[in-house]
Amino acid sequence: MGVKLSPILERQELNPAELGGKTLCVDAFNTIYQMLSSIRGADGELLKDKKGRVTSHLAGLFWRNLKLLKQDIKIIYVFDGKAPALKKDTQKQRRQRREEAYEKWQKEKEAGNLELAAKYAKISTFLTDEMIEDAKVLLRAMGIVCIQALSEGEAQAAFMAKKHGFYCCSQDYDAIVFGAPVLVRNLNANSMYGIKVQPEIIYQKKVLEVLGISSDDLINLAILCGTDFNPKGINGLGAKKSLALVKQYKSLDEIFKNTQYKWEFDADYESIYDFFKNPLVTEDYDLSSESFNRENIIDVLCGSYDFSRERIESSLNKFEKEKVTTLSKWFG
DNA sequence: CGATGCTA
DNA sequence: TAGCATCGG
Repeated sequence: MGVKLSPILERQELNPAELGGKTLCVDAFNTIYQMLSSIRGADGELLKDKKGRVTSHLAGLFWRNLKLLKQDIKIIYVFDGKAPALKKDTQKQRRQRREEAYEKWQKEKEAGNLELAAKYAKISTFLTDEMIEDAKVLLRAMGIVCIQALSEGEAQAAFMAKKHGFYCCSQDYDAIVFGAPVLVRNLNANSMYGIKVQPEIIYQKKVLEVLGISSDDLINLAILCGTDFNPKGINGLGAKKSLALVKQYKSLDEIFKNTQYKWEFDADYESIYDFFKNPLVTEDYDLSSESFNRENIIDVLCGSYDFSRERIESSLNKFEKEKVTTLSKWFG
């Protein structure tokens, strides 16, 4: 969500060191998808083990989480459950886009046009059950909690964030609309191609204050600008006009009755509003973690997925040497 | 993406 | 050794 919404959301620059001691609720699908999209060879091919299982996301998760754990950040990955029926259209469109991109990728690869091939390869990214299960095995070996959402992971993450004071972490803005108090974005400040992407932190309270709206208005605003359930938003409406409308009218119903703007999606807007207002979440989750297990991690990555023992062990050694512990921060 | 290697 | 290139699995 959020191309249109993005420019009006108040945010602050974040120094990741400020997250020490905090717990991050990470949207697992969002993270894994991005890793699968970007961790690829020159021709766009994913990293794979000898058995042909995809390992790109395992590489990404290992080094990303090691970096966060080193800074004494606690991490919880929240996995999507069953996609809501409201999302069916969006999913169908995304699948079609992926399949088209896959064909173009293969075609450009055969033609020897690697750069274009890699571009289409990224777009063709999809997650399989096996990738998800393999990710959980690694995360658990790293002592990271994995939570299974009933429906949208963002909704579950926002619920837990409210309840326990966790921060949500995702590139999408959904968590803020679901009511997460704090959203962290661009935590991975990569400086690829010279463009430094600054980590940022978004406080829901601050967003509402600056825009002068309620959390219910924010749901309406998001729907007008476009969500996963109505991807392109409303024709003719950008962030500014949408904001004016949610301030002038109290419901989407009134907006569509009193203005020329048209609702052009299969899913109806009341259902989308309800989904954000009262999302399907579970209170039956277990936050206890297994401990970070060096031998277990090496077993999983090197024993099972053919990662280089040398690289993994050297990273683990560096991690153990550099880890910021709560104790040393208090006394050292 | 993030680590590692290479170059000036 | 900083900055770019390219491995990695």
